[in-house]
Amino acid sequence: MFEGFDPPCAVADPVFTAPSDIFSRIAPEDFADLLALATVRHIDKGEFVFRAGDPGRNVYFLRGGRVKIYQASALGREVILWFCFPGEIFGLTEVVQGGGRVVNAQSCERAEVLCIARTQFKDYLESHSAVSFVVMQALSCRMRVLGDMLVNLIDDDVNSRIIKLMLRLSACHGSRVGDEVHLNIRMTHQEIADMVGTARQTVTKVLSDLKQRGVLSIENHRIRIRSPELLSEHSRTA
Amino acid sequence: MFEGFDPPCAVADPVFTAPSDIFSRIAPEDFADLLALATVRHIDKGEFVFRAGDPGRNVYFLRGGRVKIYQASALGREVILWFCFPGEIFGLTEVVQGGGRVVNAQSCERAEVLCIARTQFKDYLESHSAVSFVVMQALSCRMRVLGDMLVNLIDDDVNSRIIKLMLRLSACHGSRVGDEVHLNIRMTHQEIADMVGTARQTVTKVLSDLKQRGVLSIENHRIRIRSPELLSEHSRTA
DNA sequence: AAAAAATTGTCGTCCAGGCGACAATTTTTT
DNA sequence: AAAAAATTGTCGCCTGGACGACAATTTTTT
Repeated sequence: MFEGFDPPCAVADPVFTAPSDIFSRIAPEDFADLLALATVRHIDKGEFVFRAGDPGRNVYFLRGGRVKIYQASALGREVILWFCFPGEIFGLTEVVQGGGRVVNAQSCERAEVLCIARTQFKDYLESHSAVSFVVMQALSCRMRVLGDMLVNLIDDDVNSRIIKLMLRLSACHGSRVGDEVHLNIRMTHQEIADMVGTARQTVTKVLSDLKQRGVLSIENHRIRIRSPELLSEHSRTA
Repeated sequence: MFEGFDPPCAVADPVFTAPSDIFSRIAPEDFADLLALATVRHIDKGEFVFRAGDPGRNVYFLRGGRVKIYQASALGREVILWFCFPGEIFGLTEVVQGGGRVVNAQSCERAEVLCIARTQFKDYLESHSAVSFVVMQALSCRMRVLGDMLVNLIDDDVNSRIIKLMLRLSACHGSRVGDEVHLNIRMTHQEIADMVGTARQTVTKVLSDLKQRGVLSIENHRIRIRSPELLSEHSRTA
């Protein structure tokens, strides 16, 4: 057990690594044991898996769809910490930590989640130390991303922040089409704004500008990057 | 094992909870086993425990002193993610994740650390699942703090950010003296600036202003908060 | 297909706060 | 104790980008 100390996400730049797909990283028998504890729940678009303030009795695994994890700020702004994609665990922090939920988990499209009671999950981890380790990796991975977002926020102007966001997302959720990289995530300008901490209008402006310059195009809310190299050249801090 | 699902830090506001003191949360025998694996190392003020780019073969526990964990931005700015205090673990993320260090760990004052090879620590965790859980709690705790910092950064003006920083720090590292709370951390304006993502001059200005208004005083780099309640009233987003 | 709702595009105004430039003070080194 | 280095205090200028206000377009609902 506990073999394999390799980087969990096979991406060029480890900095852009996203929280990893747990399912693909644990042994089939461990997965089977996990499934045995789980209840399946379907979540409609826009529905919440949980909200800030809820007690937080469960841990979730996403099987399909996309879930937005965000914190609501005092002024009503949404700060999106990350998107969860299939295979990822979420709602872990509060469960491990105790206390109520501090973030909101809202689905962006119809989603399916595995739902496991925290006490059961705790016992499960105790008897599956390899999974414990994978979970730690996932947590670490997210910490890195948060740290990175923090640095971005402090260091970069809006233009660079948006560009880096796209590069980061494309590392895990982009597909190459010739020279181009297509992001297969539908995002509104507002959502992008909430991820980089800026105003919606500014996102519109920056994006139009990048389109103008031929660095990217947008096809029904899906961003297509002409060339990642070219794109990254347009950020102030390469 | 794995009992106790209570909040790890006994603080009024869980949001201001800092990464927890591991030592105090594990059983004495687990601690003894840990010690057996460790090498003690002394770090002078200003010296690095590790730097970004280093391979990252060890996990560290701080026994005494204070260590600053920060990321250097592209423009040479330091972004301080957190301070480590005695009892805390650090350098875990990269070790769990694989790949080199992404952050710098520099001691702020003479420090003593326990140093454990990652492979040994991995094995140790496997056979001490209670500790695994505590480590997860510590990671979760830090994630919360980072998430919080992110929201602060996006939502609050500099004045509120500084105030919230002080309140956050005072929750774990302040001592009550009558009505006052004294922060027992020596910090320069530059360090504060690096923690809230602003310019040093702005910190000077904000702090002078708060002194003027009698909300706090500073005694050789140590901040004394006249009254936390009063202080928090001076932030825009209460 | 029409109506309602959400998203995108475009301007112009305005100000928080970054940053350079020093001077004054405090701390550290020699 | 003197010199060097670090930290704090103060100003003023200048700009990135927030935000309000609409219009245009696209998507969703009925």
